[in-house]
Amino acid sequence: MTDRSVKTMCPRKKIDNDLIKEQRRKDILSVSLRLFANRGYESTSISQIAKEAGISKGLIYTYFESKETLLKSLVFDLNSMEDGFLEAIQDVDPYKMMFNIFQFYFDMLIENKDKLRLITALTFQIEKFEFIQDFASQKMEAYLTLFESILTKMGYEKPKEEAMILGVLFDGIAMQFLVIHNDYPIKEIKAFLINKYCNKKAE
Amino acid sequence: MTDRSVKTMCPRKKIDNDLIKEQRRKDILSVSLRLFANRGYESTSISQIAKEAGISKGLIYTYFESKETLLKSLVFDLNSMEDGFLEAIQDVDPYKMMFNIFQFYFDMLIENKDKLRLITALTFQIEKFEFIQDFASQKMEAYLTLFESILTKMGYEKPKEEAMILGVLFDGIAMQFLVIHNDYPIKEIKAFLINKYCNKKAE
Amino acid sequence: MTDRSVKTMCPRKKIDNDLIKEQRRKDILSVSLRLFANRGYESTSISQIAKEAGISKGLIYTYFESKETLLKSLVFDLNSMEDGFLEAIQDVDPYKMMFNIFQFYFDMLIENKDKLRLITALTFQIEKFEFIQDFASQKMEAYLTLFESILTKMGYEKPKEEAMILGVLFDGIAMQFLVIHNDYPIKEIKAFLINKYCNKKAE
Amino acid sequence: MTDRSVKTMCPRKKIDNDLIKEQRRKDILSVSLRLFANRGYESTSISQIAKEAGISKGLIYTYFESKETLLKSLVFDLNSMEDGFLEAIQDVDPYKMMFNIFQFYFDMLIENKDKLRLITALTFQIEKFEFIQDFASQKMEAYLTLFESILTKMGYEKPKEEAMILGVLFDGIAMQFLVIHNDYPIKEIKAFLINKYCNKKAE
DNA sequence: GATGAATGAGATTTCATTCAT
DNA sequence: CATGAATGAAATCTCATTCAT
Repeated sequence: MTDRSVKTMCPRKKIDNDLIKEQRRKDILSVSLRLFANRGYESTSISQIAKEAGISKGLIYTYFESKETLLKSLVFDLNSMEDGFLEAIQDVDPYKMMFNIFQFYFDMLIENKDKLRLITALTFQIEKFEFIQDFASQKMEAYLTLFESILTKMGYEKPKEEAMILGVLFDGIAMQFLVIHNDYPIKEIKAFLINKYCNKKAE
Repeated sequence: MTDRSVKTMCPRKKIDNDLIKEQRRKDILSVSLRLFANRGYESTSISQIAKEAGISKGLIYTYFESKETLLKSLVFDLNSMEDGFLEAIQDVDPYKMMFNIFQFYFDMLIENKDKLRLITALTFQIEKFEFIQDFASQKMEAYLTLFESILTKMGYEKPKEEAMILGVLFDGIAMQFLVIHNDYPIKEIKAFLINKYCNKKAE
Repeated sequence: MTDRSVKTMCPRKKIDNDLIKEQRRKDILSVSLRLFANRGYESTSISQIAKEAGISKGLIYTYFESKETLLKSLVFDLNSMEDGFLEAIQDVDPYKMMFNIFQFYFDMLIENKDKLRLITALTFQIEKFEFIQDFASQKMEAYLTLFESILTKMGYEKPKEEAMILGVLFDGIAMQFLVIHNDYPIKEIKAFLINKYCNKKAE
Repeated sequence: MTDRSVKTMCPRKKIDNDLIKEQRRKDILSVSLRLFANRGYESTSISQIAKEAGISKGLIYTYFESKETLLKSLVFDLNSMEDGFLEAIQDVDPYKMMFNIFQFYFDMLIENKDKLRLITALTFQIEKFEFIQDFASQKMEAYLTLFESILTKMGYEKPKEEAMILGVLFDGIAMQFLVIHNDYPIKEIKAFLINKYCNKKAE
């Protein structure tokens, strides 16, 4: 080991190389994400990705086995969107907890526009991308359970139904925001909902 | 059958022909809709449509200029989804009117699953199908105005914001219903919302 | 049916069309055979085949599902090489029968040079084209049984071993002839062997 | 290990280096041979060779100019297959000499399965590897001359024709053995032929 | 020397569209 | 009018070869 470092002179080289590789992988992912999200998966060619990433077509296949693998990497990397969610929202007060959820959700929405738009779009091709369906169903299930427990603590009469409505609201907001972009009054909606759901006296 | 071999002898033939043509046009549209909605526009080939419609590839091009024209015909035909909407919902009582809107919307949702799924999916390919965006924006604008006027009559404090929430709910329900299909508890949601929004005492 | 023939005017059209189609299929097969046999399967591209056949690349896929399907069509079409073999060689006299076999085999060799060269070449890529192996084994088995029965009738002492030698001779001749082509003294070899094996007094 | 970091200090290193290089060259050749022989030249990639040889793709190009050069090295290295042939078979008795030839040939066959299979396979791609043809023709010419002289000494009536038959037998055995592998009754064939050709009384 | 990231040419395959029949 | 053979552009993917490190 020691003599090897003499031969290669500087150990940073290898590390640098790995860093560059990791960076390139990320570049490809981010370019793909942008194009897939805005034009659609099928309407984006590997050539276009390569051109926008400033590399050759072939190189993409050094980092990803196939176009579909690239897509799956994007989709499943997105767990990161919800990293730390459960920790971030915990609170003994259900109103505070609901507030935290709204906070986290709207931030996540704004930060992950492209990822979410891609995933949502894929969800609609039900016969082609079944792996997305399962993925989405699981998520929703977990959310509904969480909502129901909080709404129960808040004393709602029909917590199950109210949880469903909350789920619908979240999806509706996501959908409108992802499609309408810049002109969408997301702040107003957020404020209105926080006022409606996170205020003890409101009930 | 035999008369088909003789050309333009009888005016009834012309009518028959027109009927046949119109029927064929509808066949192509309905097959396309089904395939586009479930597999995606790009993932559906003209060959597949022809095969499922029981006609030749070439014939599709006598009815539609191109694949994209066919798509646009589907999208713009769908005004029919809302035919008679304004007449159907009119009522002096805003609660009854809101009830009518819910009634109409949920019926429309169930009857036009494929159309709506297709349009929604296309909406996400914002750089590729810009014509859809404008189309959707206009619709939404009209709805919001309508909602606001009704909610104002009902005496809501913040009718503009509440209208927005209502719009979000409608889109959220559509989205979940279009993706989850059969298992989606659409009746329960409908009942719950009607109870919440169309009941004078509820307010 | 009758009126249809009026509409299309002439029933020969359809038949002609089928004939043309069949001819085109044969053209592609024969060009492929020539190129595969002389350059090798992997070294022959679909583009080359299309160019030599005077058609577009795409058209090949109207007639054959894939490059490998095209190859398999060539290989399995070749049963025709041995059509009528068993009928042609039958005779009560084993010497005459052996003579018939030589006759048939050498004729077949000369007429099917390309086909045989292709198949033999594929046989050597044992890890890649297993379907050829089975095919060849079955053939050989049948030949050996036939040889043995004839040689037994001729009164050979070790008919089983002699049959094996005969099989080796046939394969050896094929191999040299397929590779050396024009300069190969196939007639002399044929005459010599017929004299050796089909002459009652020789034994 | 440590001395590797110091350049050209001790002549032993140079020798070691040369040995390592020579060994690596042989490794590459043997891996290539195995892969080429079993999958075919075109179906084997440089990457596969590198991976199986445990080195990098690039390194192969310091030992061999190109993939084709590597192939040619394999083919022409194989003269070694016949090293010592002429010395080994010499004998005043033509029967003993013929026996020696059989002995040598069958041994060589068993020891050089892969090499022979590769060369034979290439021989069939006559338009692509012309250099093989010439190579093979020369070999065959030499063999025939040798056979003829021995058979003449043995007193055969038509030594030229018999020599040709012997050549055919050798090629036929090679072909069947190379393709059929393990189940091939090579020992029986060897014994039978030795009995037939190397026994004075047999004639 | 040794690596493997990077390239670019070319292979197979698909498919919207045209057009002769 | 109806067909589907035919085209050609473009998509995905492979791989021999190079070269910076």
